[in-house]
Amino acid sequence: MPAFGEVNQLGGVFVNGRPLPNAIRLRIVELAQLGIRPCDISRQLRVSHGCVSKILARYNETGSILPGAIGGSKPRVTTPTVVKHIRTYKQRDPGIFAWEIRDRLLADGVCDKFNLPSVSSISRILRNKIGNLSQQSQYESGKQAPHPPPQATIPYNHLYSYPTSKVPTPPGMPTLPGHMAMHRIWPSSHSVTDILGIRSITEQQISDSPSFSSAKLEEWSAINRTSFPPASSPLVNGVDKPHLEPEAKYTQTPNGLPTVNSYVTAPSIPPYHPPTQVSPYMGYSATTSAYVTGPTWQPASGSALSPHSCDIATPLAFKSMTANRDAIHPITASVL
DNA sequence: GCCGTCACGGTTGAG
DNA sequence: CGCTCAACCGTGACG
Repeated sequence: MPAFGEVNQLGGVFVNGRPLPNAIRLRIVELAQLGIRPCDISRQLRVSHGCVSKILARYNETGSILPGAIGGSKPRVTTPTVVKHIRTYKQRDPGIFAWEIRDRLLADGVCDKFNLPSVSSISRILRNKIGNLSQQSQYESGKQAPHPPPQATIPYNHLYSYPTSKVPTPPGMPTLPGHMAMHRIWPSSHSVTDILGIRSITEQQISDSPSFSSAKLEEWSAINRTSFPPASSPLVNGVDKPHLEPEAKYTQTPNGLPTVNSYVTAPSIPPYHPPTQVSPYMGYSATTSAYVTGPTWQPASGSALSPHSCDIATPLAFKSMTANRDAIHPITASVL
């Protein structure tokens, strides 16, 4: 693990193997929506054009600026529940073919197209688990005891519908064009303040406003394998932690509390840094605006960016926003 | 000069 | 607890 970021050809700092900070990603999309050309965005934010292209392409496709889920393994489709059903089918009809079992799993709603085991998987189950019936109950009880999944199939469907379906439109949420969807997900996409506000907004919405949280969380958790299985604290496991990296990672408070300050490393807040480690993103992790208004780059047209390029986050603004999140909605509207 | 694409070297995290 | 491996990352180069 590199302790320090690297510098690309444009002078931008990046950490090899790690996603760009959400602030930068968001800025890329914002600038694109303002009509700035990708090549100019690339120069301005000092992000390779390949990366800009990728982020914009993804955004246009999925409506999300967030990076994909890194690491981990796909949950197995051969859950105990599935195995149990396969066994039942086999017991009822010993001559049943694997493909017939597959069809029945689908027909009976045990699986859907996203977590349906392959024929070869079913064959393997038949061979290894069903073939010796004396071992099944042992498997079942043993595997399920530690963390009994409330509904074995649901999390899989929930999670893995995302990569295969282009636009992760949650139920009840109308499919929107990319630029519209953006603002459904990110209540205000205008500044670092807004970016930072997302955390608190989401946190609070989860607890007190189902209508707002469901849509956003669905998408956020959907792209994160780490949210599986459903944890007692979906915020920490499914939304907050992965997407706050690397900012949160390097500015975590010593006691590990997910405080606002652990995320907000706005210029006027001295962020906590481990004594021996400095965030490679320190230069811009929470100061996108400084990035934007840096002295080395001037917009070619000299006009398009001015309205939004200087809204540097202040702790006060952020705090007040967390207390009164409704105040951000007009800002959102002004973007459109 | 711009942009889409891809090899590359890297990180991550479930199993 | 360390390993494996398949997912993802951004860069840089190519066409």
